Amino acid sequence: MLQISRKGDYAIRGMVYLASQPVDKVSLLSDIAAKMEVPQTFLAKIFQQFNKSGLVKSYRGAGGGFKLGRPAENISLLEIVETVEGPIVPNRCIMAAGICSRDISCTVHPVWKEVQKSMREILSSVTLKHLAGR
Amino acid sequence: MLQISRKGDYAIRGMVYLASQPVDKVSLLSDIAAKMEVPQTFLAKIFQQFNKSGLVKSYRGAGGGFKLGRPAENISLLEIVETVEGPIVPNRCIMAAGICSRDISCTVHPVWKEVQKSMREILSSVTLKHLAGR
DNA sequence: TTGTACGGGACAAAAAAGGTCTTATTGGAG
DNA sequence: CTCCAATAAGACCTTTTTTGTCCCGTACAA
Ligand code: SF4
Ligand code: SF4
Repeated sequence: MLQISRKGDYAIRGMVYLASQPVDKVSLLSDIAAKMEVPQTFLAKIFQQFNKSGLVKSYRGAGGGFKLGRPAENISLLEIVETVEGPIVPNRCIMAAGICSRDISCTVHPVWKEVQKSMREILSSVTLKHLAGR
Repeated sequence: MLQISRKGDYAIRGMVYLASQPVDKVSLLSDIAAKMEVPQTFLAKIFQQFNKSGLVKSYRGAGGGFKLGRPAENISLLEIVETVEGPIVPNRCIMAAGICSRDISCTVHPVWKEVQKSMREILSSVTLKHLAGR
């Protein structure tokens, strides 16, 4: 449908929340989920991914929670989206050469490449710093 | 998944085929499907939509088939895609105000608006004339 | 050692994608 | 006027993806 999934949107919401907290503050998942209106168990899964990729750092046990893995200005929207949704590819044939047998001669192929480039440029130019409501 | 569906890609293939034929030539669905490597019955559905929207003109019975409903230079990729996939909306909240209750204060919302604008600009600037293999 | 909070995996309902099948309808040619 | 060619329309179907939930394990602090 050429549209981001809820997972992607929820992921961004969660990260924006963390970015809007005091630096190094550890936030409870339940707080993040409530404030950003995201199903908590779903967000848990998303943050597990982020923890593995290093985008967030998690702490278990009492007093545990999540905080950003890096300064907000070093985390782009593109990285968040691609971590949960996979690479931004507006059409199958952009993923890799040969996936569509027609790609070599196809006149439409370059257009999708341009769309991809443009999207990546926009998303990579926006960081959590920009998004954190002040 | 932020990706065009096969339906959308097939739709484009079919239209590019028509655009690369002599003007006013009526092409058989079976020929289009074979040449462009698209499941014929699926393409039939797509072209029915196009016929209703006026993007193609169909002729039934012996000697029937399809041709473009307008000159190739007046049909953009954007129009083709939006006819089969619906409006280009990179996130739900772009469809209409109020779909996401957070849209008014959301700092991410404007970014998706920009993504939408950029995609629509690229796709509307490409016409079937540009895509028809010479 | 107990309660809190995240980690990981299995599970599942609902929606969307990707087609197929059958039965009209229409129009041309004999 | 009758057959055949070709699209129209709609019902139907299967597979994949999305959108979550549940349960149990593990870590950690008081
Ligand atoms: S745009 Fe061209 S190359 Fe890409 S999937 Fe479609 S036909 Fe293949
Ligand atoms: S980007 Fe903001 S407004 Fe749009 S759906 Fe996400 S939270 Fe809502």
